[in-house]
Amino acid sequence: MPELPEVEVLARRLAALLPGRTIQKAEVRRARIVLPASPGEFARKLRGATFVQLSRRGKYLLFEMRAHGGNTFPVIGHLGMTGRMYLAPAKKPLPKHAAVVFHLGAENFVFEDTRYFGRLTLDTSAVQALGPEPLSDEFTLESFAHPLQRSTQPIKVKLLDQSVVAGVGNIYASEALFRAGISPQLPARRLKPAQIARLRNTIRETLLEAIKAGSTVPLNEGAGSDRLFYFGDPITNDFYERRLRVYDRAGKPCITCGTPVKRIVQAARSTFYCPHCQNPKTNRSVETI
DNA sequence: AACGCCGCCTGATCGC
DNA sequence: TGCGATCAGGCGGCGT
Repeated sequence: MPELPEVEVLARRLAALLPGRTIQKAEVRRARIVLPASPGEFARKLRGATFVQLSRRGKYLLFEMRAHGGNTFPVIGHLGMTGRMYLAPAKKPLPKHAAVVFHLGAENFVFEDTRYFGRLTLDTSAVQALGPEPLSDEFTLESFAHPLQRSTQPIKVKLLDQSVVAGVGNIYASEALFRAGISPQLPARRLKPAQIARLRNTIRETLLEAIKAGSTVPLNEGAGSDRLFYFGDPITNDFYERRLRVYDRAGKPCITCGTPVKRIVQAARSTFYCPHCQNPKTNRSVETI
């Protein structure tokens, strides 16, 4: 599922392709994707608009658009669980789950989303509610520690709270906790200062490595060459999985100590961890920092 | 007001 | 073989 690194790679790719291009027609094929606007409102607003710039905030894509009249306005994209965005030849038949299509002339910008959890919307409220950007200077020790110290939730669950830190999802939450040697079940407010500092570092490290790895994936060659986002592709899945140390590795040996990786369910989501390396009773790494 | 839980969606997988 | 049940999960909304 797309988290911050996957969205970052997509944003960079789209930033190289879209600025300067003008939407001749906006086609909304799934009304819920553009909520709270109606399909008609959304299509009218986007028709004749030009892409100015692309960026990312948390797991959101930010499209800066310029209307035909000259004023700029934002469009917010979210990939949900299964969203993809890419350019395809206009003559190519649209996929079954094409949710929104921008007709650009010889090419279409396609937002495809099998499960329709994604969004492409004029509403910026979700972005404004996000916490600090983990790879920026605003993700300070204090900004991270503050919400954790007030929370009784398990740290893994708290990491999924986008107001604590923006962009961490189910995969990288498990990965960052493994790297930090912290139990996912530890109540957030029980983390010691050294653990908070360590976790802040491993969140950054995990996300940065994933971006670096993602950017090495050939995005416009090989099978499914029209796709800009390759999650789910067997070739890159192999590539992707080899980066993951605990996620989806239940029963397999921990890469550090060999203990079988455990899978538990927290807040209705899978968590993977090493019961030895992430056990406060057996792991002394925090004390030795 | 932090927190738990539900609904939204489809496709893959599983059990009978 | 076929079909229904279950699972996957980001996030908004709602109730406590």
